Amino acid sequence: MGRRSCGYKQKLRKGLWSPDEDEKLLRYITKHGHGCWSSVPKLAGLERCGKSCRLRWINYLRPDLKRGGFSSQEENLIIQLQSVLGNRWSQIAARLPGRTDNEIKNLWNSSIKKKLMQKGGDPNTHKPLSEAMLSTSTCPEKASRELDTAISLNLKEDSSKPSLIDVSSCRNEKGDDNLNASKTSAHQEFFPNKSFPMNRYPSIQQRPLDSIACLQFPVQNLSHDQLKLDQKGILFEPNKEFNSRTPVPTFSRSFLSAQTDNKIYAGLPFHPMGTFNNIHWDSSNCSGNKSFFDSNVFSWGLADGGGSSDKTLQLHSADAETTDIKWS
DNA sequence: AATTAATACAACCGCGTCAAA
DNA sequence: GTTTGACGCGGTTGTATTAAT
Repeated sequence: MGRRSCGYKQKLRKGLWSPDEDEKLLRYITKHGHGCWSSVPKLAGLERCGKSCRLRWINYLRPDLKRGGFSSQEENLIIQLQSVLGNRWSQIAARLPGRTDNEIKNLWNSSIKKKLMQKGGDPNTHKPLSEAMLSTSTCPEKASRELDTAISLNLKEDSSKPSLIDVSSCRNEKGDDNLNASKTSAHQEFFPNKSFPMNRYPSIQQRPLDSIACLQFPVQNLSHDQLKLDQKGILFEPNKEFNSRTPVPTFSRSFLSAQTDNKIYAGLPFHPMGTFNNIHWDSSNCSGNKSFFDSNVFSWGLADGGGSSDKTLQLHSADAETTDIKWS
């Protein structure tokens, strides 16, 4: 039996909201707050379902909404975030104050997607179309899934140790977790800072990259050139685009950028073979924020849980202190 | 001026998750 | 442990507006 849509019991209004309805909802929520959404329509005198009221409030009536078109900075930020987070519009919206997930999703589908395609890029992979087609030719489903495997790590600003606020990973169509598969396929390789011989890296055509870790550094006064990403001692330049001749092809989707909210975002891929990525930074000029990055390097990777099914991601700081992160 | 196509925006729908019963 | 209802999310559809013919 299929799930009944909202408002099936009574004949409730659907479609566009009238100014009168907006007024009723606005007045009610301003005075009482929304509380339980399912009771809002009745209390506000509306013939709508709670779901519809919630949507109208979030997407249109909320006082903190920013009206008007998107700036080019906002568009660029959306493109960048989408490349890391995929179509997680609510997470993207959380980084754009005053914008809603619906608004961003609409912008993406109606405008940004087309712009990217006009420039010869693939909006799904953020790569040149020719390269994207090459990667999908061997496994057509993979490209569509690729962006669905991002991990978002947020480091607590007030913590003395790197720790986690939020980790989310997404599922493929079967509900499997790609990271889990990665972990079990190479769990014997998961040791912090372990070096792999270069020939262990698959070629770029095989494109083993299944996921990206996005680290958000709430570090003020830290510039690009103070934060360097490396792997096995190789330094990475921010925003560098890698190609098939790049010695370490797994970094084709890394990016590093400073955003307007005094945070630095570093997106690095997780290698399914279990490589570890290191981040070095120069904190000598950071005022007041040294505490949560006491040591100037940490690495992260998938933890070897002895083959257990527990999905754990571990952050390793240089002093070998480990922070466990679990995701559903 | 009328019609059609394209675009932008708003809202709906179905599903997953979570918590309470 | 199971069921149920509320909520939130992302995909999709509907509608209004604008541009082109």
